[in-house]
Amino acid sequence: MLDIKFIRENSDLVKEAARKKHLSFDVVKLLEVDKERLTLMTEIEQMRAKQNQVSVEITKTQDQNAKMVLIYDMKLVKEEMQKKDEVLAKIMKSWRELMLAVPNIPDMSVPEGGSDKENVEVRSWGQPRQFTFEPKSHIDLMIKNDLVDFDRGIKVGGFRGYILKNEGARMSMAVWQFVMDELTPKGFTPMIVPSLVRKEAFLGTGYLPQGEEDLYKTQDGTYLSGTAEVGTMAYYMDEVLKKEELPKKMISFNTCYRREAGSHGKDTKGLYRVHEFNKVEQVVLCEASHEQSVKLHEELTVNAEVLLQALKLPYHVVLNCGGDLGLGQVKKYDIEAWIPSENRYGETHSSSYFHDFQTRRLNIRYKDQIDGKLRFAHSLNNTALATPRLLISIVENYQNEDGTITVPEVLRKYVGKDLISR
RNA sequence: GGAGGUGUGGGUGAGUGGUUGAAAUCACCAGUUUCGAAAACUGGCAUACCCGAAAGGGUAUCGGAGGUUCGAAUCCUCCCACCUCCGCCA
Repeated sequence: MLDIKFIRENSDLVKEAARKKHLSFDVVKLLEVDKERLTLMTEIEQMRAKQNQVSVEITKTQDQNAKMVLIYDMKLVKEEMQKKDEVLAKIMKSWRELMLAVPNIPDMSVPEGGSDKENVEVRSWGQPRQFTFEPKSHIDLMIKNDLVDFDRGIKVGGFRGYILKNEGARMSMAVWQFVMDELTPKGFTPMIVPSLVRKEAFLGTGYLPQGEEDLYKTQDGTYLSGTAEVGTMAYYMDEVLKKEELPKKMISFNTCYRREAGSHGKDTKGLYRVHEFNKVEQVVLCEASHEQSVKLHEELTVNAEVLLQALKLPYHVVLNCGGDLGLGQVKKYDIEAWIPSENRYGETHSSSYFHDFQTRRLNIRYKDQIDGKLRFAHSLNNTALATPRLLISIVENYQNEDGTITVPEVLRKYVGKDLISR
């Protein structure tokens, strides 16, 4: 959500943001509704002021007749006010809906483009391995080594189901441990947050109302989150933080659920696109400064890169174009790790910042000691590591000609062996 | 699942229909005092929106949403959270 005052004064920026993000949003309509809202609010407030004033008079009036006259007058005022209130309620509903749909302003550096095809590579690390044999896909490799069972996964869990086994399970847990060990010394607080989360948190982070169809909803009105960002951001919902404690850095683990509603035919085989997976997410709240946001955004991105470098997985970083940005995102990098069997990079990380878009919705503020004012914090997040998707890159890049898989050096102490062979 | 209770400002907590945005107190901030500090004393101390150049004025907010009333923290309905007891269960 943006400040309505900002929108009033910068409607051209909002209009431009919608264009760049390829969203249809009618800012003129919002401003019209806003004007109606203000006019009506002023009228109602004036009537209420009158009512409050007469209310005091009524208590002071000793003469019963005079009192009855005042009460009768106020009865009329009340009726008129009720009519106006009804109209205002309708206007407010429409105003709120529009406000929730206002896109955040993308950064100047965000390239033009409609979809991920137009994202721009900003750097790459490592050389894709030159195989002396035809590399197998993660599906073949993992089935051969009994690291995954898709048939029973589907029997148990339905479409896109999978069950990790043996070192498939061990390697998943290994990377979670590895990430926690790497990032905790960098000032991140490790957390395990709920996946089952209340609606407010989804509205606050911007996943609702627009993304309803991508979420699993329970009969209790709660939703299953597709990222720990939701539960972690909601941790500080409606709170006032101290400026000294910023930035707050967290790495949260949880199980993520995604309906993948818009991608039924896509990536139906393997572990690339699944309904249920596990992820460690970096989430940061910082003071309301663009410079801080930018600095931390780069930092979060590099944190993830360092992890991939430690795993010796080739990757590149792409700057997402306008059309590939979410409603609230100002700027986003995707990190994509190399997938040998497909001869392409596949998205494993997504790093973005939001300015106060989320914190305004979630009401997360801090007190600035200098001027004593309350300000909405800025928020950012980036994947640290997601499994099983990252296992694709690991097993494919570390495969040997005989179908065995070498365990990445940094994971050996967690997995308990150097080579997966079965 | 059943029965009962509670929800007031940063904390504790008073307030059961009328100048109550809300007593008191603690915390906090500023000042007086002091070499400095403590203590004491004095003063200040909510947020959002609207009007206004400002000073200032107005409206709303006592878990949330509705309702009754000229008027609601106070009465009614629904919802949420927490607590206690019983039942059930890991």
